[in-house]
Amino acid sequence: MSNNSIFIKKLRSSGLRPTKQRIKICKLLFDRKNTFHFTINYLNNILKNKHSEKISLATVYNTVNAFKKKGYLKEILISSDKSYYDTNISKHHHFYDENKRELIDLDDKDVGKINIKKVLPGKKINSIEVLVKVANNN
Amino acid sequence: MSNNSIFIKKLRSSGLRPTKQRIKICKLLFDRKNTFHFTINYLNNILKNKHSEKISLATVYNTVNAFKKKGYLKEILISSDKSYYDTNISKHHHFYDENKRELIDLDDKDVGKINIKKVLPGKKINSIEVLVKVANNN
DNA sequence: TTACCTGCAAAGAGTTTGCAGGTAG
DNA sequence: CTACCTGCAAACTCTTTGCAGGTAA
Repeated sequence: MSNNSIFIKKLRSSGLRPTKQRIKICKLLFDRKNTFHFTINYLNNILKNKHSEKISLATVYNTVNAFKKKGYLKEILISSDKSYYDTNISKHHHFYDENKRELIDLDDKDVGKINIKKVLPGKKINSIEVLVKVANNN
Repeated sequence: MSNNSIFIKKLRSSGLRPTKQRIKICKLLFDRKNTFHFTINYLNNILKNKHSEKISLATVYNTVNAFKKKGYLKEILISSDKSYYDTNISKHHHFYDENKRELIDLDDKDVGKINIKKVLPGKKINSIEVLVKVANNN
């Protein structure tokens, strides 16, 4: 597949060896049009079920951590008992559907300008993240 | 202390028996002017060090969970590896100081109106939370 | 060949739970 | 007295780590 070479370059350019496992995870995470939100466990289940070879859970953790460190993934905070990751690394926000327990991307342009009126002396703002919790209407 | 009777009422009115341990935790959490942000471990250390009798860690967990369920505490999401709690249960937001690893309240009035331009069919917005990450200026 | 990576199992952190004894109502 | 609560230890979940064998360059 020609896709593989893209991921091999991506990995190599950031100092990560393009191993079978990493390429497979790359394809699963990045070879798609829409954002992918996942937990380690969910990712591991997909790898286990939909693909022939299985990858050790420790390797999945290590790879996701490596990708996070390289900036290929973003960690999202919605729940304190699990880590959620997002393949969309651009500046954006989230809906969290409390019924489906599912994340939905919310583009930065779909949120009006946020004006923080309080200033903390000696501090600069690094990021502003909005989490909109939603639930069924009835 | 006359304060105790307030907490005894508070506990009793929500169906929680006013035990020594719960009253002590109440006083520590709610008998103060400013918001208190804490992790279970931090709370437990204060109970252990600044107070004579020690409360079992399990009881601290159980009590904090009970208070959360009753709406006396709010859980805040800033880190996936620990749970942070807030005694300020009003609608408000947070700064997170990445150097000090510390939370600072951000009043709702200090954040301009947030306009969510995307609508999810069949869903209503339950809450909008803003997390502003800050760091030292230099 | 050498440095890095994988897989497994063990260890670690944070949190929950089962149960016996204790306490509030 | 009865239902509920506490404290302890064990269990559980998620995540990281040590190490031996394997693989990329």
